[in-house]
Amino acid sequence: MPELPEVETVRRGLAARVVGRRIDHVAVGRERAVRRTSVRAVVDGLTGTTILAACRRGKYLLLPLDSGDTVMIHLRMSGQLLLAPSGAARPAHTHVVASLAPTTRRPAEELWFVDPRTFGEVVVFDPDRAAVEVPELVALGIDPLVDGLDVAMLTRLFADRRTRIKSLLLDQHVIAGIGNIYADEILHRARIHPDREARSLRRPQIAAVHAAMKGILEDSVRAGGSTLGDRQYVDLMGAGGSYQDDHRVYGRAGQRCLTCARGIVRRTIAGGRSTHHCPVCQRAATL
DNA sequence: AGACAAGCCTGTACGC
DNA sequence: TGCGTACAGGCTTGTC
Repeated sequence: MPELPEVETVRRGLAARVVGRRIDHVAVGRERAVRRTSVRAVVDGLTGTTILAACRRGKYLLLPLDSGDTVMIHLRMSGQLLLAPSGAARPAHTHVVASLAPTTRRPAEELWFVDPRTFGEVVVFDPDRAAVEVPELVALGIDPLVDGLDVAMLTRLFADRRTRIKSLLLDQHVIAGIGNIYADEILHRARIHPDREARSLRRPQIAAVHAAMKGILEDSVRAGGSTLGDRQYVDLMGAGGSYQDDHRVYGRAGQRCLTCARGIVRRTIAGGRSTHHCPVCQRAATL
């Protein structure tokens, strides 16, 4: 599933190959992909514009256009952005196609938004109206990489929060970009039990969460993100990442902890989210 | 056939 | 009263 490192990998692909290019044609094959506004709004909002930059906040991709509007793309669970030669055969569930005019350095190409489960979406909005058109963007918490999250900020975010630390890491209004995979990996590296109340963490533990968060997210970006067996996440060129090979708890239920050799436990918490932890490295004794 | 996985929103219930 | 929190349900569909 695309979380911060995967979205960042896609962003880098866009920055290298798509920024600066003009969109000369747009087709929307499935209305649900543009449900926030309309087919017309997305087609008209993109056609004839040039993409000025590729930015990211949490799991949201943001592409400012020379028209003054910005494109917001969220991949949710199964969304992909793929760059392909003009006229290439499109995979099933290709919902939006933006044709990119050729440049002196690149041929005519197409940017595809592919999304089998259609939870993802594409929105073209006026940044001056962001609070109305994309309120979740305005309500987004701190991005650990973009905003330079430090221990003091994390301490403030955890203060007085009675929620379990894992739920807090998943709360996009608090910290933006962490999903189920990285929440489990971060807590294992920090040696914190997922059920710990956030407000109960002491300074060394907050520092450990901070270090694990930065370290794991940066390591994963360097590895091109995590591509699981379902290959739901691939980068702009269709290539998988390799950070799944470095997972120490996620998807390893019943296997041995790579740190202490004890068996990894999988349970479900709030909303049926699967949670993996090592009962030795992440002792519950001080819950 | 039916359960399941995912991110995120909404609605409801409860406790501080 | 109101807020923070937990949890269920909904959205969707390929895979087990």
